[in-house]
This record gives sequence, C-alpha cells and structure tokens, in this order.
Amino acid sequence: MKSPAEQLEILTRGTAKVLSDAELLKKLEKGEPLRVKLGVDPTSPDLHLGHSVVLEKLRQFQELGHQAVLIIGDFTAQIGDPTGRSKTRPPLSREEILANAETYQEQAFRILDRDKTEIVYNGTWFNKMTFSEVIQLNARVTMQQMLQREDFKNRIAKDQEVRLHEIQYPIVQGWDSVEVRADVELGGTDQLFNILVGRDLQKTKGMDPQVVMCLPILEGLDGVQKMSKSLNNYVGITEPAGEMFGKIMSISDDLMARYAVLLIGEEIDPSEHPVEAKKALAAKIVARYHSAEAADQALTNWNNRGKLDAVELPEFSLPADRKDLLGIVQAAFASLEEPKSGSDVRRLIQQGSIQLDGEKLSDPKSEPALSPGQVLKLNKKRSVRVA
RNA sequence: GGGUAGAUUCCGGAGCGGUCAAACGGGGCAGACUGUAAAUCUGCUGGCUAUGCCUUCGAAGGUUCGAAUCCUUCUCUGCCCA
Repeated sequence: MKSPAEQLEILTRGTAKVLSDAELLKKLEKGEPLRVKLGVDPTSPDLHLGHSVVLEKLRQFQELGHQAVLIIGDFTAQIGDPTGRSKTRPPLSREEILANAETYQEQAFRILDRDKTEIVYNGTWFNKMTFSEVIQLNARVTMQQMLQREDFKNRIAKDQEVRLHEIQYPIVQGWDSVEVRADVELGGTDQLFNILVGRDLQKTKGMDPQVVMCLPILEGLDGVQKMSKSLNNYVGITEPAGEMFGKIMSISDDLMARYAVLLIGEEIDPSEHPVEAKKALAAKIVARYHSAEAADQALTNWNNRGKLDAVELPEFSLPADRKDLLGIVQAAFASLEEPKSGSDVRRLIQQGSIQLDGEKLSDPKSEPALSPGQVLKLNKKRSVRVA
C-alpha cells in the first residue's frame, strides 16, 4: 500500500482540476478505500479514446485499492446532458438506453478491473421517486445556481431555448453522488458544474462533500473540437487495429503531442522524425486495446501500404447484374457496409478517387475488365481485392 | 392572455411568382502537393444505369399556365408586455 502522499501524487497526475488536493489528501489519510464515482450517460453505445482518459484515471484509483462506482445513467439519459450542446438533445427510448448500457460496460472493462467495480443504474432510485420527492429535491437548489452554467447562459444570451428538464440534469446527476456516498467524482472538465452540484447536494444532507477531479477533454481527430461520435472525429476503442492505427496517423503533429500525454502518459521525443514518432504512438495505443502482436501487424501493414500485394484486403465479388464501373464501385462500397448513393459514387469516380492497381478509372460508364487478385482502391481508406 | 418575429437542403444563412435542387459561409468528400500528416490550392456536396426525370424549402389546403416565394388553417419556437 502506498502512502497517502504517494497516492496523491499519482492520482493528481494529468488532471486538469482537482478540488482540492488538500481534501483528497485528508480522505486518503483515513486509510480506507475511497468510493470513486464516475457517471456515464449511455446515449451512444461506443466508447472512444475521449472516454478512455477518465477511465484510465479510474483504473489508477482501483490499482491503489479504491472502490470504483460506475453509475450508469439510464435515468439521466432520458433527460439528455445539455453539456456542450447548443440544442436540446432528442430523448432515447428505454430499449436503446439499456442496450447502450450493456455495450458500454463490456467496453469499459477493457480498461477497468471488473472485480473492483460497483455498477449501479441511477434509475434504481429515480424511478421510485414520487413527484413530491422531486419537488423537494429541486428545493435544494436555486434557479440562480443553475443559470450560472455556461451552456445555459450562452443559450439564453443567444435567445435559444432552454427547456426546464435540462436544468434538472445537473440536479439529478448531483443526487447520484448522495445516493452512492461518493468520496471522489471523476469527469471531464466539461462536467465541472455537474460535479459541483453533487458536492452541494451532499452538503445539504450533512455528508462530507466529494472531491472533484476533472480530466482534460481530448480533442478529436480534427484537433479542434472535442472527440465525439456525432462529430465523427473519434477513434473507437473496439475498432479494428488497422483502422485505429490509420486514424491516429491522420492527426496533426500538434495533436500527436497531446494524445501522447493524455492517452499513454508519455512525451514525444523531439529528436525523432514526426512520422516515426506518430507510428510509435499509434502502435502503443493499438497495443493497449488489442495486443502487442496486433500493433506490430498494424504497423507492418501501414509500412506496406504502397505494396499492394503485401497487405490483406477485404475480398470483393463482382456483382452479377452490373458490368459498368459505377455499378461495380457501388457494389464494392456496399460490400464494406458503407453504402453510398449512385450520385456519390459517380462523383468519386469522376474526381479520380477510384484506382485499379494504381490506374485511375474516371469514366462511370466504362466496363473495365477485372480479374481476380487486382486491387480496386475506392478512396483514401478503402480498398478491396477482386475475388 | 395580448403584441410581434420566425420555421429553407448536414449546420449557419440568402432567396423580385417563372431563368431554384435553391446564393454565400462552415462542415464533409475527392484531387494536387506532402511525411498516404497538417497547412495550402482546385473541384464536388438531394435522388435516379441521368444531355433528361423524380422528390425537397415546418404541415395541410388554396390562388395561378407556373409557388420556397401570394392566401387560409394548423403545428412549433424566440422576443416584448401581463
């Protein structure tokens, strides 16, 4: 068992904000396992590297002997977290939420230690609340407190709607902290407000308020906006190794430095050529979610990209009913489960994206003779081998 | 409850009754360049086996040879006043 001071050093590493170090130290000094809360919103099923920043931190707590409390916000998902949104979120159905929660756990345990994790659904207590209990809960908070929140303030300033149920979100999430008697709550910096509400609510119940620990938000592949599925700038943690590797290779040099620090806790070696440094980074990340062998394989594939024969590509059987290039390419996209409209495909062809063994094919109506083994390149990322 | 403004293609936002699949910007995609990166430049960005056809401008009706544009009703939202 590490000393409280040592633990504090490890736990605060890489954090964006801790409120406060002194409080955390005091709690650690009690020598009992802390209850560390992480609330998750099962609004989309797939976890990505952005989520992993916080999960990695939670695992550190586990490694130091603390108790992880993973709250699945099945109830809160019905509200929709207004964080970072300029618009109201559409609500999800009960079935979608439960299915998402299921996949979430499966994926989260690639990082967390299952045996040291307590999982609770916040619907357990909220679905039982009567309306008068809801009113009483609301009475613990003032409108002014809620309106301090940046998102709400901005929307009001811009004459955009803010629905009353959205204002409930921080209250509801904060109440979770009371229910699970959290000692520490983790979250992204965007969750600061919500976590603080949890502290306030705990105080109103005479509890020792939880320590707030915020982790930096990871930028998405574009390097500007936060990583999120809806912006399609994410790397999913269950993505195939090759896919993951390719996505990481597409980031800018600046972003590479940030990913290194936030995802694997290392600095990029400035003496190394950026390409090599990036390959190393990509391989390390792949290794973490797949295996060292998979990472090697992904690296090899990447290096062999020019040499088409050396790379494994999905096989593609020519369609029976179409002989024209347009029809063939469309079928190829469909076989990769990325169906595109005829107009999209026509555009790609005319713009020179389609290549057969390195030769551009740009006439959608032509009827190219394809023989088995030839490689049809569809766009930057996708190629298929003719079966 | 009263008054007023608005709802346009992924987003923002233009759109004299015909020349509107709808300006412009953002985003996205493709090409060139490169380190198969970023930045930059160029093109594309509703659908259709396609010099044309079909479906779009909150919804439903109507006026008209012709409607995103005019009229009616409805739905939704903002703002001001109570």
